[in-house]
Amino acid sequence: MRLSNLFFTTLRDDPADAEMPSHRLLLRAGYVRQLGAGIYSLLPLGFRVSKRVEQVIREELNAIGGQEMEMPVVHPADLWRETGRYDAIGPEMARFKDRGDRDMVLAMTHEEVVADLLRDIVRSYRQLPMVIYHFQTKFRDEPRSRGGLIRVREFVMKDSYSCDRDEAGLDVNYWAHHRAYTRIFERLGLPAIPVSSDVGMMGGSLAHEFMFLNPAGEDVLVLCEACGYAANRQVAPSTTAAPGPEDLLPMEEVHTPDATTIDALASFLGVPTSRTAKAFFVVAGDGRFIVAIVRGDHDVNETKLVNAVQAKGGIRPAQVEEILARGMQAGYGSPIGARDAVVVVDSLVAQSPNLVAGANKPGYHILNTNLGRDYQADLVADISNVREGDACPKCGGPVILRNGIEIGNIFKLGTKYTKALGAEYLGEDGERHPIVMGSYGIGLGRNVACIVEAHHDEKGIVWPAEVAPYPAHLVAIGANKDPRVTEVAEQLYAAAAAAGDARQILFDDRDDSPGVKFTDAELLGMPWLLTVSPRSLASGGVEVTERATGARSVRSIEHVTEFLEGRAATPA
RNA sequence: CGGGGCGUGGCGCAACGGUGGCGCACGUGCUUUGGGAGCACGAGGUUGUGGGUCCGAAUCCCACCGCCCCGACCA
Repeated sequence: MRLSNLFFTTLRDDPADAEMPSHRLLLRAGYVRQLGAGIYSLLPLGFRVSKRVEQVIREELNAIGGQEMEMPVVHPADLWRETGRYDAIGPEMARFKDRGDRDMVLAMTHEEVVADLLRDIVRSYRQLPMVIYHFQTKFRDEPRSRGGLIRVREFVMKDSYSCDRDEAGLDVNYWAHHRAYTRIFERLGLPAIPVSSDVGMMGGSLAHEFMFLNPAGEDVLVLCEACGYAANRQVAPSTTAAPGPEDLLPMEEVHTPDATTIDALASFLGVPTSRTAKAFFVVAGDGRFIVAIVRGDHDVNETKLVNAVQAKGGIRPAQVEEILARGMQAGYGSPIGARDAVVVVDSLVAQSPNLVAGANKPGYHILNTNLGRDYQADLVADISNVREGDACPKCGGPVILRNGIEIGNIFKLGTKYTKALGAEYLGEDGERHPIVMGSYGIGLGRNVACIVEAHHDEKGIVWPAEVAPYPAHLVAIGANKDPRVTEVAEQLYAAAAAAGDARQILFDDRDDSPGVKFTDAELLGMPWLLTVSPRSLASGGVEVTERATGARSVRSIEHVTEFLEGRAATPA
């Protein structure tokens, strides 16, 4: 591709809205353009990268027996009503009516369609197991997009679905995907950490997320450097040791003016925060009022809380009036005297005697409160966040917390969707059984962005060879001084073009100064820069620069041609 | 949805009550070709939209729209 003809432009200045390196560089180098909040076009360069990422995924999924297909973006709402998700999912699903006034949705994912196909096609156990996948656009009307391509509303995702006779079969496919993902991210140049994760809206019994560590990541990971333990904080068990037994002391109300925070309370009373209890008020989507109690030195993990109370439709913070109506007082709250509220007590609180808790009246707390004696719990569960330095649940060593971006996930769905839609097969035993499903996703654009996050320097992008839009970037310098420059450059370009689309290279044939060409070449980030100039010709051929290292050498035209034609791994 | 910020040419910015400029990019010509070249000429804006205040609004006020950041939310 000749740069004089490529649909792109580079920007000298950073776009004001781009903060993450990947966002900044992909915009500046002309790979993507934004159309609206969380909606992007892929320009030819970006599209080529995306296609290369797609090909890596395709190869690895084919290698575990995946069959590629394609499912629609627009679905009849009735299909989603059958699984209950039409009502369960909120405004993030885009809904509209077609001309016949039928309710339609834009696909957020494709479990329903898969299960619908299964009930249509699968009759016998002999047709199982199998894995199908596709690359398809999803639309999720996220409340907030962010970070360039990291979190968008419209995106292409590879999603695969395993279909098995039983749990044992699902287990096999689940781990086959786990291994395939490991290979995919390795080939993409993405250091990925598989972590145990929450099953979220997908439902299911087991899930892993493949995480790319990045400060902009929206998930917090609990990692143990000693033993390799890795989990999303949403599922990492809290391990804080319970204090030793103590005699239960009598409750005593104390005046604690302006002590509306745990820190203020602890310093006012001169006690450690671990001797206090914190009340957290939320309302579940089903209307239940929940008061969650954790120790003052901990925070509530909302995902754990949602799971503990099985809150359909999630939770939202409670309003002050709602808290008062239940006999409690924000800032001085506790379950003591609470009414019409589901009391959820963190396991650690249940084991910590004589805690300071709110008196449910302004300016007062109560010393020596104890679960069971002074208030009752509807539920005792681990609902608190793991903290940096807490004991690893596996080996006991200190854990660290890191932010991560989810670049892939795998879910054991089980029979949730196939049961709802009646996707069954006739088993060897002559009985009907629901098909057992797994679902596995990788977002293409997010992966492209993460590759840039992992592979760039101050000058621009540094594509790993596996995903670079073109293997090399050819620059001709000083053509006016020596006609052989153009001649040789054209010869190299033609040799690459003749070797097929995958070998095609970028050729900067623009009438620009050397500085512009070199700067753009570095910004665009092809693995190899090939410079033809009077100087290079005088020293024997073509100057070859490796983008990643900056290492330069001069190689013969013949040698470089071997690379361009795919007969040598590198031109260096 | 809460908090904050920003909307001025393709990009980055200035002008902050008195007829909208600058840099880069863009077009033409000449010069220039190993690190974002030089000179000359030129094109490009109903200052996000609507209302209001004022003799006069890019500028002040209100509403709306859009975008970004933090939070809420989130396979």
